[in-house]
Amino acid sequence: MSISGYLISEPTMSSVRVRFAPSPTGFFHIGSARTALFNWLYARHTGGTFILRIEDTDQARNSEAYLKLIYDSLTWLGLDWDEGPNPNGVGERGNFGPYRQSQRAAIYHKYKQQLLANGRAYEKDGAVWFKLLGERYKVFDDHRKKEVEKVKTAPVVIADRIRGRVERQEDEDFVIFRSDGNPVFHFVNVVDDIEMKVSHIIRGEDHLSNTSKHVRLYEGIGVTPPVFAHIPLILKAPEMGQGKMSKRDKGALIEEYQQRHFLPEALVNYLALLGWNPGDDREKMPLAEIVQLFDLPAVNQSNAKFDGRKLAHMNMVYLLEQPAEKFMALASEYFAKQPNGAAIMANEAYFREIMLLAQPKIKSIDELGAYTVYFFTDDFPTDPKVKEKIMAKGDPKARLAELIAALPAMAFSTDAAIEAGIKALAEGMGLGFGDYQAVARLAVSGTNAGPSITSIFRVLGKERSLARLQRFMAG
RNA sequence: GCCCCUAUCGUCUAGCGGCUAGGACAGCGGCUUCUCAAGCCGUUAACCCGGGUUCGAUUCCCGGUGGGGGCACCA
Repeated sequence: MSISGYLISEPTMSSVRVRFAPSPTGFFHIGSARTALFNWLYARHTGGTFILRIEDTDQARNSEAYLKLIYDSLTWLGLDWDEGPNPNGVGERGNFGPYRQSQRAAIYHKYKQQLLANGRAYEKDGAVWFKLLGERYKVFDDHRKKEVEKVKTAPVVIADRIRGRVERQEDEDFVIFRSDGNPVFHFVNVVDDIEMKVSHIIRGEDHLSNTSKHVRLYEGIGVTPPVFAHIPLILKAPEMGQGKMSKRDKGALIEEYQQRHFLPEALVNYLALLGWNPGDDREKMPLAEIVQLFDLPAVNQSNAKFDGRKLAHMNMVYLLEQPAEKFMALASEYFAKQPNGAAIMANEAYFREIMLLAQPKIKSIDELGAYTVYFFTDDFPTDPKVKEKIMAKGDPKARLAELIAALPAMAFSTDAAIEAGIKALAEGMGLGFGDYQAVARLAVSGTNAGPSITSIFRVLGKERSLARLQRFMAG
């Protein structure tokens, strides 16, 4: 039963059981997130069950910190799981546990014994090998530069929900238990999927070549394989080089977006569109709509390159529509982490006013600090390029002097009043509002980007504005 | 080297035998305007190549080429 409420197409609980099976050996990256998402979407779309299984058999590389990162990242993305360890890491839920492979040794041992007993496995060099059925012959392997024993077998036919029919030859016995007594990935993966009654295996295309091994394992154990669905991989952005995206690439880690206060719903929306589409031009969609429309056959077969700019755009679109209260919460969360955040947020009304002025202008929350500095300190930076440009046009010093002379008598209560004041001054001089705007903005904010100059003046107040104009005039 | 997957603008993609090949991001131009964004309008830009099949191929088939992945006592 879903705990997130997306039970759309199936009135009753379906038999679909999917799993996301990460190993806690590294940072949680974009590719993992999308695999998790597609599994989650399929579970919610069908009213099935989404299982989180932790593949932590690699003691050397495992870490509790990475384990926590898996829970936190999935939770942040909103991908809740029905079975698996609890999100806080304490205890677990579901009737097919334990959900951490490190605790399932007895189960693997049992299956190993079964294969040994029915002749589908044998021991050699201290390891346990899975035995293929067929005529044996020896051949020299160019790649591994040694002689290997091959087996003439019937080809494995994989009916893939995304790829269609895929045929592959599996012609070599392979290890299922290492000589150190530990089972290998292929084996535990298959055993767990059998034990957990997984109905659909949705995973990256990098596993497609492994699938023939897995199918043979299912056959050897005497179980019908589940449905496979191999999703395309996420490749590096063109400027990042070639190949599939790795944790080393810029923008590859979920943690980064979390730290930059991206909206998880924007990231999820973007990720859903990487390899899937609703069949029409819709792009920005509420999650419920994606859940409703998502299906396996609609998933693309070719790899997709990651585009951080489109993600940023998606984030902006979501940011734009956030209600004021939500935006304030995000802004507060962000500033709380900044070194001078407490001081910045000290005056609540002042802080709020500035944040809401910035909301429609920024692409992501982490731009807020730089975008609003000059509201919180007189010691703000000035963009030299912008300064050069503005000072080169017309006679900005003269305009500034006129503005300084006029300001004391100007009404400062509202944007409209300030606008009227500056316009009156401009008209008197036979000039336009724009002749004063640029230099005033530069003097008061150090840049050419920001809210309207009237809003800046009003929020800063007459005294502070005037002081900055004078300081700039002097400097 | 062997095996598998794949191929439409720079990028994400729509297309499922006949279309002026559509949308989005990015780019460019304009409108708006006090700047910067946003918004609106416009615009540059694609069917990898060669054979078939067909009255007709971006679409179906085959072969190349390009891209990706896999070939362990890693996961």
